[in-house]
Amino acid sequence: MTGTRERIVCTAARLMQRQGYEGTGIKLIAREANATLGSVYHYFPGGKKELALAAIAYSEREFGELLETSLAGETTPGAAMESCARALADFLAKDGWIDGCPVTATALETLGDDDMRAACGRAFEHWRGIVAKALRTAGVGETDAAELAHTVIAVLEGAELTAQVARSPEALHAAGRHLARLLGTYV
Amino acid sequence: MTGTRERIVCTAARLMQRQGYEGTGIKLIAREANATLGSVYHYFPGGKKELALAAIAYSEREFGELLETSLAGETTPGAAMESCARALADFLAKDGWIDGCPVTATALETLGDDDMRAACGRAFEHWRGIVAKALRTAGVGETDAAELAHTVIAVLEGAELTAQVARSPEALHAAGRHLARLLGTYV
DNA sequence: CCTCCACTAAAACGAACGTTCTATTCGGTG
DNA sequence: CACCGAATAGAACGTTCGTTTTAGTGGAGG
Repeated sequence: MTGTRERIVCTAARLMQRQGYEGTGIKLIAREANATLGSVYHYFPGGKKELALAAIAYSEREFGELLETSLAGETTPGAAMESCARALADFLAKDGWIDGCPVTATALETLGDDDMRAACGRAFEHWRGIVAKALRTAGVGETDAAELAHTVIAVLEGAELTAQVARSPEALHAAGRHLARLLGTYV
Repeated sequence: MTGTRERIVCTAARLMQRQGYEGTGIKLIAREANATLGSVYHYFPGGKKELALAAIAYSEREFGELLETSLAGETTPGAAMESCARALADFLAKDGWIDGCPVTATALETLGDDDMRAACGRAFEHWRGIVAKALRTAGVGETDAAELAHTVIAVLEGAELTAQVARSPEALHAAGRHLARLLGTYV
């Protein structure tokens, strides 16, 4: 069986992407992860915040890999972003539109906490870096690539959010199509 | 002086856009609004949820007016969205990047509550309707307009979020520029 | 065999939550 | 003046929160 610590982090990420940071209790995380409160505080002496930071880092890696996979599987960044949006739509539909992006869900509640805000910021920055690099290798100039990366991540996050609220993939499909079109005007 | 009820709703919206739904306590809302707990429960017998629904409706109207103003002040929808993004960036910078969109902040925490999710969904739909109508009057076809409206709202929401987290207007400026470019390929 | 340490387990704490309750104030109407 | 409902005020309730504390387990090393 996979380690207890990993199970706790994974469960925390899953719950936080459904109900945010404040809405997710430590006791619930422990119960859902088949761990005890003692185990949680053993692995995360810093308490809820340390666990949340680990969950954010975990999710950062996870979505980063989806981005890389999408980019590796298509010939142009535009097509890659379209397939990425489709993957997100499928993922959301699979579990009834409740499992979204934990970074987004957490970010808005914790803007007052500098550590948390910084961790979420790093996640977004990491993802933008992946997109920007792919755009540069596709021939887009340095400045344009960095700027486009901002919009790519923003529209994916925004579309995921509105798709969740509407319980419909429309927003993500539109986002994918328009990203492909927009990026197409640069390469 | 403006009415107590209105002051409570406005304060609730302001606090919810900073710390979300779960993170904002009813007692804090009362204190910040210079009202008492008794007054809050007098005007909102349904408790926190009824107040939150009123706050969402309030914010829906507020951002809707910003959209209409932007569209009325520019000749093309693309330019309007660019100026709208700029307005959002100025608004965010004004108070230290903490006052974002309460609908976005609330939506992700309350996906499990059908009333709340529906209220947030209505807000997004309302805003999309405004954008779609402007696009149609600018000559964009019915289907394209509806689809573009999805992306316009998604990218504005996403860019506002990432701008808040990064404490920088970059994401919103990029969003405005790219929206203008994207919409420019349709009209 | 004993000890140490990583880990599990659960009880208990104070604080804060949303809510309910009782009292009081106040302006208008009989 | 008496009275009533709207509105204000805040104490108090039960619950849940994050955290701390204490106790117990099981396996590896001297």
